[in-house]
Amino acid sequence: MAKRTDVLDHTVLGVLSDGPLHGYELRKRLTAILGPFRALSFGSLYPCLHRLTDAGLIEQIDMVDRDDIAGVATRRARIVYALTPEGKESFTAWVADTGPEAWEDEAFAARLAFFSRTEAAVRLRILEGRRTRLEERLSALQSSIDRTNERMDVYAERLQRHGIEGAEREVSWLEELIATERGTRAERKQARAVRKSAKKSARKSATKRGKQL
Amino acid sequence: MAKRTDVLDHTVLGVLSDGPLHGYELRKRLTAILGPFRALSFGSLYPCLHRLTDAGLIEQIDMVDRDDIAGVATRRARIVYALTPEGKESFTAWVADTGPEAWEDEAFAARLAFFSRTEAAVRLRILEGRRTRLEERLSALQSSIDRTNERMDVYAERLQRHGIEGAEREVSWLEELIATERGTRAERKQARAVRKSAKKSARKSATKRGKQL
DNA sequence: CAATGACATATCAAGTCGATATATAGTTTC
DNA sequence: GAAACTATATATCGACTTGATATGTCATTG
Repeated sequence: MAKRTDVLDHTVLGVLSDGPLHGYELRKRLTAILGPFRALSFGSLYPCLHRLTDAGLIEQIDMVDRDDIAGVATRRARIVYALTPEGKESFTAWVADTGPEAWEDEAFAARLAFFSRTEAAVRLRILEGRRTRLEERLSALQSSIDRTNERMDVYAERLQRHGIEGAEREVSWLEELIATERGTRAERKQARAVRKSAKKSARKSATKRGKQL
Repeated sequence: MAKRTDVLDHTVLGVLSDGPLHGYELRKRLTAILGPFRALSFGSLYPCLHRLTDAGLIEQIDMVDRDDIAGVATRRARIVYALTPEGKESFTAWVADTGPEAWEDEAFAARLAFFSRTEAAVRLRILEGRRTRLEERLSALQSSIDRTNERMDVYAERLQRHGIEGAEREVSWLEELIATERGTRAERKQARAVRKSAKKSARKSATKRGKQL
């Protein structure tokens, strides 16, 4: 199945699960979330809102004395949307899904945006699936170079090498994330054990925040 | 002006300037060139070929005893396209254009593919324009972080930092390219001078080919 | 108070993708 | 040797996206 609009639709549901919002404000948050992976125009957003409304996953809510929703002054009459129970359910199910579709660029970025409210086991599965996907891509890149290594243009070669290095960087970033994730779990387990046996729980390392440049 | 199809159109013209080709083979080369930046489907390519034909920039050529064009065995009847003089001219003009539109992702990647046949001065202008564009993007990313630095989600923060590091890497890659470009020019000039004054020309460094992993 | 500009919803033409249809030539398999 | 399969090749369709544009509201400012 997996419709083309799945990622956008569920990202909208996810953002709305923090509370009702109107389209304009919604777009700001969506751009921040999906930004580097996808531009989001109003021509995509408004049809998406209508689509979700038709599907019964969101609904327009009355604006009677609720002018504090987006936190900014009310300009023109805004249409505020809220999740329905069905929408809530649909989002929850999507977040819990760790199938191959969740490793793709957009879907992965979207899920990452909701990671804080995602179960630890699910996080780990998604992270590892993503790594697998990237490794596949990397070896595809590598073998495509091997196949065409005869007289290669200097600039094209530079570009290809640059692309491969980017993919490698992507993988090692993911590995850091995975290590942190495992570390956190290990620390928790250890902390629990320590708490059980004694009083002092030594939480080392924590978040490193390696600020470079 | 700058239509949406400009990059695709001129890339097609550029590939065809190496000799006549049919659609299927054309797509392979286009995918190799634009690959990382854009997927190219037949649903885009064939309309593009019709568009260029209508504009008089390419034309279908007869296949009378020309079965060696794509280098592979002839399967089904293929439609082979060749540049017209107008097409040649259009491509030449596009390559020489170093305006702001040439710094964008797709346009830059496409131009890079034809860099070997691009004048050195034009190459340098494009490279430097591209660096400017990336630096703009980088500072936009940076300031967007500064604006929203209040209570930021851990994962979102990691993703943002990753994005910034990617942009930084992009810039330094470009700077390497620019340095090489300048180095080549300097070396040439030096070599010319040496040739004039004496016999021996010392060409150091050349292409390093740093093969990592 | 008119102009300007930020906010906000909406639509459209042009173009893109992924799937699918159609066709043909070579390759394998029985 | 013919049926089945695979690779090549052109083409089109529906669903979707983008960038431009239209339209309207409200607040500020000269």
